Amino acid sequence: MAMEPDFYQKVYEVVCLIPEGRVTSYGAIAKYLSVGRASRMVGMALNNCDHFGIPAHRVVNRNGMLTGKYHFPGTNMMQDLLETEGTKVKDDVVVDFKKRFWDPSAELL
DNA sequence: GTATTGACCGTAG
DNA sequence: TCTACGGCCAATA
Repeated sequence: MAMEPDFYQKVYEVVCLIPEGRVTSYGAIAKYLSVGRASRMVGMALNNCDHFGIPAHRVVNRNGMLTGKYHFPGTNMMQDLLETEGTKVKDDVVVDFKKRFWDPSAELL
């Protein structure tokens, strides 16, 4: 097959392991998956997360900005979900992203 | 099989 | 400090 289901599976697994009230970046996940700079693929994988029921709202870019919120069903659904879990979001950006940042390569390792 | 895009990241100016 | 450009890997056209 041309695609790598294993890569997707890992992304889903890591994202699913993200604790509530915590967020991570695509690059962190990509790095954890040893893909390095393939952070774009992480987003692509999460694009199919709907079928897997993966909490992709906990995944943001390095800037802590909810870049993928436009891909969610609602307009502010991602933000609402994050706030519900305790992650405060302001202007489409995670508040105290530096503190809320959850690095799988560090926490999970 | 080639070209362009993508929920990004890092470095340079 | 802010803006601009390139790179990386994979999927889609």
